[in-house]
Amino acid sequence: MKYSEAKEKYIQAWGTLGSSWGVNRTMAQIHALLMISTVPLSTEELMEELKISRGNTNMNVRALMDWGLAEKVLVPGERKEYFKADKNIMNIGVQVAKERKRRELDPIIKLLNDITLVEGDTAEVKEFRKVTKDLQKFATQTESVLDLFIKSNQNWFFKILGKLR
Amino acid sequence: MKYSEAKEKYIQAWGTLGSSWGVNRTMAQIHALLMISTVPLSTEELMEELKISRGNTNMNVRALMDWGLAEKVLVPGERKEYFKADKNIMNIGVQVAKERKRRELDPIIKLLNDITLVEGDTAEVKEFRKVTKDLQKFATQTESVLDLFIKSNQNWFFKILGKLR
DNA sequence: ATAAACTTTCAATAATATTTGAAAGTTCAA
DNA sequence: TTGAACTTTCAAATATTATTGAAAGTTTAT
Repeated sequence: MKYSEAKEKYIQAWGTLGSSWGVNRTMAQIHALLMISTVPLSTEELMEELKISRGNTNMNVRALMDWGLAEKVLVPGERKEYFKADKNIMNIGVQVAKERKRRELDPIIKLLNDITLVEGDTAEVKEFRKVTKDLQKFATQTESVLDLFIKSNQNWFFKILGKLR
Repeated sequence: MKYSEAKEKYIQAWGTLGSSWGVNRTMAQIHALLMISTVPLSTEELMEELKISRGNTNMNVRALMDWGLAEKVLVPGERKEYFKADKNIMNIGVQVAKERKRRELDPIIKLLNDITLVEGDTAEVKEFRKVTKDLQKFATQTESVLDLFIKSNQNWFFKILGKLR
C-alpha cells in the first residue's frame, strides 16, 4: 500500500470513529494528523491538509487542547503557533477516559443518586427504584474501573487484565 | 422527589447519554422507558408516552431489537405487538460492548492491520508505521478486555477488578 | 503609536441526522 | 376473498450540528 493511500484511510477512519464516540469528525481528523506528524503543525498546515477553514481549525484545535490531547508549541523566532499531539497511546486513552468520565459518567451518577430516592410504594415506583439502583451500582462500578485505568500508569492495567484471560 | 419528576429526568438523561455514545436519543429513551416499565409496552403506548410518531417508534424499536436490547412479546389473543427490555444491567452492558466491538473496533483493527504494512523508509513513513502499530496494539488489547468482559458472566469481571483496587 | 502577523469570534450557511405521517404492506379472522 | 387491525416504509419536513469566512481582536517589532 502507498503511504498517501494509507494516510488517507487512516485519517478518514479516525474521523468516523470519532463521530461514533461523541467527538466531532474534524477534531478527530486533526488529532489523527498531529499523531502521525514528525513535526508540530501550524494552523495553515492543518487547513491545507484537511481542506478546512481557519475558523474550524482554530475551534477544533482548541477543543483538542481542552481534552488534553494536543498542545501548543512555540517555535523560537516565530510568531505562528504550532501544535503537537501526545503520541503515547496509553496517555491518550487515559486522557479520553478521564474527560468522558467527567463529562458523562459523573453527571449520570449524580442524577441517579437523586432519583433513586424517589418515594412511593406503588409497583411502578418500586420497579423504578429497583432499576435505577441497579444502574447506579453499575455506573459506580464502571467509575471504579475507569479510576483504576486512569491512575494506573503505563501498561499496568492491560498487563493485569492480560493475566486474567 | 415525585415519581413523575424522577421519571422525566431519568428518560431525559438516558437520551442525552445515548447521544454522546452514538445511539440516537429516541432509541435510548424508548429503552429507558422499557427498562422501568412493569409490563411490556405497545407501539401506541410508546408513542403516547414519548410524544413521537408511529414511524419513529417503529424504527427505533427495531433498532433496539437489532442491538439485542429489546424483544417482542406476543400477548395471547392480541394482534398487537408488545415490547420489553432485558432489565439485567450486566446483560445490557455485555450486549452493548458486543455490538460496539463488532461495529467499531473490529473494522478499525482490520484497517490498522492493512495500513501498518505501508512500505517506505522516509522519516514520515517510519513515524506512520510506528504510530499505527501502537494503535493496533492498543486496539487489540482493548479487544481482549472487551472479550473478557463479554464472556464473563454476571459480576465476575467487576469482582475481579474490584480486588485490584 | 502604528502596522503587520497572527488568532479568535460568530452570524450566516451548509451538511447531517432525525422525525413525521400518509401510503403501502402484511396478517388473520370471518 | 375481504376488510379490519396492525406494521413497515420512505420522501419530505424539521431539527441539530458543523463549517465557513470575514470582521474584530490580540500581540509584537519597530
